[in-house]
Amino acid sequence: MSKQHKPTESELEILSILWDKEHATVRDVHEIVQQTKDVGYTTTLKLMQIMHEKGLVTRDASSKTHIYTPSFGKQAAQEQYLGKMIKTLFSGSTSALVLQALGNHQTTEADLDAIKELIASLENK
Amino acid sequence: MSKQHKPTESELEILSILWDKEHATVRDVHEIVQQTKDVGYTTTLKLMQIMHEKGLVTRDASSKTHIYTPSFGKQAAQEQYLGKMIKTLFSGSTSALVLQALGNHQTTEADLDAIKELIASLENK
DNA sequence: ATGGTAATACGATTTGATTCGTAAATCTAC
DNA sequence: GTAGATTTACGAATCAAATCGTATTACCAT
Repeated sequence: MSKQHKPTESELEILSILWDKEHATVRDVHEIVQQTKDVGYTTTLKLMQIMHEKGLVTRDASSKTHIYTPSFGKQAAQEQYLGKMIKTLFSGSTSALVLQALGNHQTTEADLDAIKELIASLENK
Repeated sequence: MSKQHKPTESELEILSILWDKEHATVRDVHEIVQQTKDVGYTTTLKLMQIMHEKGLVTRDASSKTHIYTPSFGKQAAQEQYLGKMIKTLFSGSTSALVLQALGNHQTTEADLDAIKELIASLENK
């Protein structure tokens, strides 16, 4: 997510779809967007065109129906948003965020095991 | 954060300041905002007036200089944003977020201890 | 009580996001 | 190759956020 342009709410929704599918056409994306929001096809198209201008996605325009691909991974976005959230809402404290997350959202036994394992490996350094 | 109006980026910045100080005047807030952004006093004033209209803050207007107070706590906002982020960026997986947070941001030994303790108490139920 | 200072109120402008209508281009099937 | 359908391109309208200028109001010191 090296880019200067931060995705908007709607753009993030589209990015999520693209991350899920690796790459997709406007129609592919629109079909999924429509399950949630009631917007026209050209609206989705325009959004994706703007995202292309901003560099949020790349596209293959060799055939008539263009194919869009996100220009950075989900992981990069997670990292960016998480970092910002820790900074602005949790006063820079990662552990405060983790405690809040674990305390208020349910997790399975396996989830907790995975977290314990990571902690152990962090402590071993 | 029971409200229907979600704070915007700038509003969140102001809320952070108010959470820090419990309550504050426009000038108090503006002085801090100015350390980051170069905006005029009336801009900050207007923003806080709008936040008042939206119900994001309450204010004591008994003296000329109004005193603003956030109408919900930092914790409520943390909870709301965290939940949304887990849902939209982490496919609903709390543990994915926790792993990402712990993996990419540094934490102290004491932080990890606190987290381990919480996990232990979660497992005891 | 008057002049100066600081605050609020209000409205206008700018900017960006979102939405969609319409036109042009391209493809497909016959 | 022509009709119909699908896609992209473009531009305009709408809406909300953010910014600031100006006017008004309240306060304070003298």
